[in-house]
Amino acid sequence: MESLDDDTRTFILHFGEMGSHWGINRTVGQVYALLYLAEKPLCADDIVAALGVSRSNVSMSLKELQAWRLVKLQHLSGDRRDFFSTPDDVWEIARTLIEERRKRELDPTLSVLRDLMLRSDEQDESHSQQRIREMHDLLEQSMRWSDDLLRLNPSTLKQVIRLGDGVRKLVDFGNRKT
Amino acid sequence: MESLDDDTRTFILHFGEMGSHWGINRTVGQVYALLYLAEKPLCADDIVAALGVSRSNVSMSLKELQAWRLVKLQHLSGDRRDFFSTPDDVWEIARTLIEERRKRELDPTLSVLRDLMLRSDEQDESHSQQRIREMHDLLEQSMRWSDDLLRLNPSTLKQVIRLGDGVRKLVDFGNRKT
DNA sequence: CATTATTTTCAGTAATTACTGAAATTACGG
DNA sequence: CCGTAATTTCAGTAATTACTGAAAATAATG
Repeated sequence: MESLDDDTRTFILHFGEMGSHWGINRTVGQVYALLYLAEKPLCADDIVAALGVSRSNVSMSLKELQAWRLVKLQHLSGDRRDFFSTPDDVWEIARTLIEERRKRELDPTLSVLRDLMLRSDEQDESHSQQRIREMHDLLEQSMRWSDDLLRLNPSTLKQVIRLGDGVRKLVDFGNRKT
Repeated sequence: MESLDDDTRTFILHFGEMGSHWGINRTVGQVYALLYLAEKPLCADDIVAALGVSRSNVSMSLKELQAWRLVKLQHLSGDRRDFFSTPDDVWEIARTLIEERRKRELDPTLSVLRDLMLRSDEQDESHSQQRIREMHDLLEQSMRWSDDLLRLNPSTLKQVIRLGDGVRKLVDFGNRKT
């Protein structure tokens, strides 16, 4: 950690601390941050050297980051070690993050809500049944929407994001059309 | 917990378990779920009775949920106890959740990235400086966009979400116009 | 197929986070 | 103000999660 320059260290430490808010632990956050800034792919021992954590901790952290599809493994010619890096395009990174979070945070909930709705009585809907349906519909709608957005290619997505306030005008226009 | 009907219990237990993914603890998740389904506002002892956790735990959990603006405190006439409930409109709930998560997860990061960029050399941008700037720009853009979306009134927002795939067509149209 | 480099697993331990019960504080009603 | 109902705080403890070192597994090389 001492061998890193000030800005890099600040960045890495911040990602470690934010880890808790993001549902990952400190080391995982730091490993990701290090790889994100790295100019070239790093091997596990590079990470051990940079962060000063145990080799096994790095191994587990890399495994978790791979499960998140946030780092990719690659091999350098004439070297049998595994090297790791993050994708170059930050938009692609964001997309992966959103997809994976959805998978972990939203999908299981939607599945439970669906089950609960199946058991519910169509005719005489109780208050909690109604509440469950409202949450279900909201989640389903939001997910359909984010699916549509994520399906856009990066450059179209960038355009949508850049629209900003223009979204409002487009909606108004869309309404007038129907 | 035994006094609750099956579906309610399933719902509450699920929210307790999901808590870890969402950065809140089990009890906080359960308290929220209970209040979300409840027909009327509940007081702390109602929650203790329903969930079987300690009074102090309920107190702390309610405090956290209030900090998240996910439950509101109210008083019933002729009763000096505090009662709690969740907003009726699920879209309002979603908006609050997004705003609060942004505040906790994104704002601090954006602030660190801004600081790091200030120190950076405009002329001769190093690889990590460039990487930091890319992440900063992405976050800033996304936040501006979500701000714009959240500023829409609920019914317009619902329309945007319902647009779904139509977003693509609207963007195409927007492009043709400029 | 033996050697060596590399990665993974996992039991034990350290660190952190969640929860409780008791005591302190607040605030209402007489 | 006094008494009481209600809530909050907090020190201690329980439960969970993170991390390490050593041992096991995997895989490349001659």
